[in-house]
Amino acid sequence: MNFIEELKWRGMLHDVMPGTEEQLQKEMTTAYVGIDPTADSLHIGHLVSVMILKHLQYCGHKPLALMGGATGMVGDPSFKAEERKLLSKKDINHNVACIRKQLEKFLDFESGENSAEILNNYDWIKDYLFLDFIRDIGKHITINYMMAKDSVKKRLDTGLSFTEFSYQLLQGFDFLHLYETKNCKLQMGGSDQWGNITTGTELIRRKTGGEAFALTCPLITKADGTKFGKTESGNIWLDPDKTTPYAFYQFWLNCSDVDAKRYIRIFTLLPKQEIEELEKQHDLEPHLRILQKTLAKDITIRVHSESDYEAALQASEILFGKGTTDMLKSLDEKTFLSVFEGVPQYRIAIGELNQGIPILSLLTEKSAVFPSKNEARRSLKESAIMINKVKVTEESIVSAEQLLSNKYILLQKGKKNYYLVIAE
RNA sequence: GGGGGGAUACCAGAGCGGUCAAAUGGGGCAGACUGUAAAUCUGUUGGCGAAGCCUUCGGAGGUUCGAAUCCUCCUCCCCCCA
Repeated sequence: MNFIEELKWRGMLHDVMPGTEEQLQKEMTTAYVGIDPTADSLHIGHLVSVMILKHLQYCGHKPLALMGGATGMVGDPSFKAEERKLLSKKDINHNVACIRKQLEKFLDFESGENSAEILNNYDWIKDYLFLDFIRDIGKHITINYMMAKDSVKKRLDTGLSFTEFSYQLLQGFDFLHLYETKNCKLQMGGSDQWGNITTGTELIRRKTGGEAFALTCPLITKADGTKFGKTESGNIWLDPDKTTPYAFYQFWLNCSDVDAKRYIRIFTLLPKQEIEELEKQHDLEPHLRILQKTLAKDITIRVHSESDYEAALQASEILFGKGTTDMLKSLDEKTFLSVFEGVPQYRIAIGELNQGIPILSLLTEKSAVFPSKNEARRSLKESAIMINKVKVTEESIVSAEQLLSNKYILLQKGKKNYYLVIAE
């Protein structure tokens, strides 16, 4: 399988340095992407890089994931409006350890010659002397060259510190180091990384006379122009503690048609023919959302698990299908809890419930569904509030009779917001 | 150093003595439609309440029956000239 061709039809190829394809055809090639450990979990934005590595490995080459334990301490200025705040060593180490675990799920570390590897640039940068750096590395690259980069130019008006300015050189040094120690000849990344990557290939050429290559993929966008990978509630993380498998599944399911066609190519490993077939079906019956469902299923299973997917699917059917009180009642406690895992929970005393709690009080004082009674009143008037899937009015009193499994009350605000009240 | 303009609710931005809890737009939330989409339309968007009351217009004072609006001082932002 041809790696470049594979990326091309998947819409994952933005720019590639001349000679890269020849290099890949010539021999098994080691290539890497860098991942900045800015948080203790990957989010779906990172998934693109991971998928590139995965395809690379599929095509018989050797993928390296480089954790930016050192570069993460500096901060990449590329196309960012403002200087980033620096992370502490301790945070970064923690983040690196967490992300490492996640990466291990995606790549094959036991495939012999082309086994994946995870490296941390802190390991070779931490003891490298500044003096050596400016003599051995800095000597080969001119300021003029560095300043000509778009990523730097854009920041000259607003200012960027020497720290951030140095970033590309540090990243270039990584590439050089991997070239020399791992025979790594290709660096890949998002299109915003082109400048940083080419500093690396340039450094390799000038310092060793060797040849290295660059390949970038387009930044993932959304058809409506908003930022990919974010919802109102923030990033979509791979860590199930940060983003529940249910929310994760829902994110993909809710993609627009245009986006789904692109995402299914990027984020699944389905072959071209199968994807085209799915698209055909989708266009015939768009309301069935075959693309979104396939996409969401595939990614959820790979990132989480088959059973997480089943649970998310079941939850979705109950929450968005024609869920009724009877359906809720029919669930056993374990299933019920798994459906509403990750939904905000509030605990109240069973005694209070026996006396009956006015709905207004339940929504504000007993829980944090609304910050004020006025807001709660408003929503009640708009009949946006449901208890156990039944609409309620401002006068409603909630009592123990409404408990599901003798323990739970399901509050709902609008179509999508659920809250669980637990009586104990 | 000199001169000028400004700070209003989540954001932008009107208001320039009472009728201002504060126009309008964006955003948010909800409803209708739909495919849990997009677009569109509708309602709503300080707090407590039945009426009504309470706290808000950078901060602190003052004038007035009454201040987002006038005066004084303070803090911060922007522009022009040197």
